[in-house]
Amino acid sequence: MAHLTVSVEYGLHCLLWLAGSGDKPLSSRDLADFQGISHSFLAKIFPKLEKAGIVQASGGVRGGYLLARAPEDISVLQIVDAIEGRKPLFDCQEIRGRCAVFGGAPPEWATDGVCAIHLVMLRAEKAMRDTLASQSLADIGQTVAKKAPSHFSSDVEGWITARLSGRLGKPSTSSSGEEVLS
Amino acid sequence: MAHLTVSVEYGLHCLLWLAGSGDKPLSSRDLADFQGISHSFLAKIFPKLEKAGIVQASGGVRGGYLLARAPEDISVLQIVDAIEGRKPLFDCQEIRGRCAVFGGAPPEWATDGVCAIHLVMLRAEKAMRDTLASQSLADIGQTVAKKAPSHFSSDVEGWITARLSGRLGKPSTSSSGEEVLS
DNA sequence: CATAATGCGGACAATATCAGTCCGCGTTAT
DNA sequence: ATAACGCGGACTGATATTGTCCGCATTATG
Ligand code: FES
Ligand code: FES
Repeated sequence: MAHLTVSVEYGLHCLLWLAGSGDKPLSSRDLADFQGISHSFLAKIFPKLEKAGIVQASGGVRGGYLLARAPEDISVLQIVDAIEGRKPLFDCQEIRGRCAVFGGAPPEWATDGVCAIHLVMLRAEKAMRDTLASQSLADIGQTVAKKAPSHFSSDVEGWITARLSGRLGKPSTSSSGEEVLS
Repeated sequence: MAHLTVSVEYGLHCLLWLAGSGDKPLSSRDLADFQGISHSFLAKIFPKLEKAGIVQASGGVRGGYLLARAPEDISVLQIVDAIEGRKPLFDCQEIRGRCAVFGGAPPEWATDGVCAIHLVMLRAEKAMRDTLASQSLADIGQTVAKKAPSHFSSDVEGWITARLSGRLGKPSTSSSGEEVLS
């Protein structure tokens, strides 16, 4: 994939659902099935968000994840960094010091400070990160909420409650909604 | 490597030397040896720059590459795109359409337009690209020229001329300068 | 207390991309 | 004629991405 991986897309979409849902914890399995993505893979993303203090985990049978902070206080940049780990946009190999006229021993003026090329890349990276930092989870949530029709919210809540009641003690023959596809 | 690969670093440093050197063509072998990088690998980068109209190739025994335009008219973004091929920062997998409540048939309001998450990423990518577009090869060249002491320029020219005179008919025992290291 | 669902972590595998090598072809100045 | 050059394809090794699978500890529920 590109610089920002699918893990980021998965994580952001999950956090968006967590922000929309109330204070009921959603498990990674619920979120994976709900969005049609791999649970095994999603399960590797959430611990990173938990360690970054973005979500709060609760173990046990009715456990799951809750947003640890208000959506307004979670920037996209924080999420990206939590999942990808502060990956640099450009990785300078210090080519400049290998110039043949230095003969293997570059003077300090040549390797001092940041290379001019690297500097441009760092500026570009900062511009990117500033943009990501300027947007919060709440901002994105607002944008998506504007597109959805009014009945969608209750549709989602219905799926969630059906899912939760299907667990533990009620293996009811018609509780879940998975037979919708094929 | 990161999103911007070593090919970009190699290409930019080479173009910088091309901008500094006059109208004498420099071969990819010269540039590779001069900077202590792999010639074979560098040879895969230059054709991309040539197809993008950034450098001009001349075949033959004294051939090599020349800048096709003035350094002021070559932006860093053009170089990056020429080498990496317009790689997107974020590759949306359209998760939103797989929501379970849609049952495999997402309505058009859900998949219409650009996803709110994707939109943020596109803005971040644009910020990055704008920064790269705002810097020209001449700008970077000016920055590096300020650091180098006055004698460096003639040192480089000396290496180049020694290198060129070492070729073709003068396999002189002491012409080149490669025995400098180990 | 027993159990089932959950989070967490590690081992593993499939695939893609990156970085780099190697070779052969056609071209061109000397 | 020849040696140096650009161009392109085939090939390789290393690393990252995208998953899968399993076992362990924890915890609410019955
Ligand atoms: S030495 Fe790494 S960008 Fe110049
Ligand atoms: S569907 Fe890809 S970012 Fe939302």
